[in-house]
Amino acid sequence: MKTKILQEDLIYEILSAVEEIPEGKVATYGQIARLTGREKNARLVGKVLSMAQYYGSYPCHRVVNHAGRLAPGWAEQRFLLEAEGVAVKDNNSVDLKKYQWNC
DNA sequence: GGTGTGACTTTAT
DNA sequence: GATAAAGCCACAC
Repeated sequence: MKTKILQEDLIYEILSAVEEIPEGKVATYGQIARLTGREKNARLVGKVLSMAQYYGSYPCHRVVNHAGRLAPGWAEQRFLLEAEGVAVKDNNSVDLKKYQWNC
């Protein structure tokens, strides 16, 4: 992490937390938000995370919502998760019980 | 500098 | 189990 493309520390922390998610695991937005220091920032994480790709290449595909559902309108996320060994259901959701990141 | 907005979460019905 | 509503906060425009 040397290239400081981000001007906002919040985004930087969010992306850092996302990068800590091990392969084959997923984390919820709320969890990321909690790691960043704000439990209520879950919505921010989602929005900011979407832009995260614009800021740089981050494994935002490992982040899902509390129901384990993937981002709507983002079919590629499913493919990326499956590539890491995460079983994605037909309804674009994952088993949080098995794949949720143990923080 | 104010407004709209969202890839969420939780609680309540 | 599903649906509804409220809360929440920083980013983009």
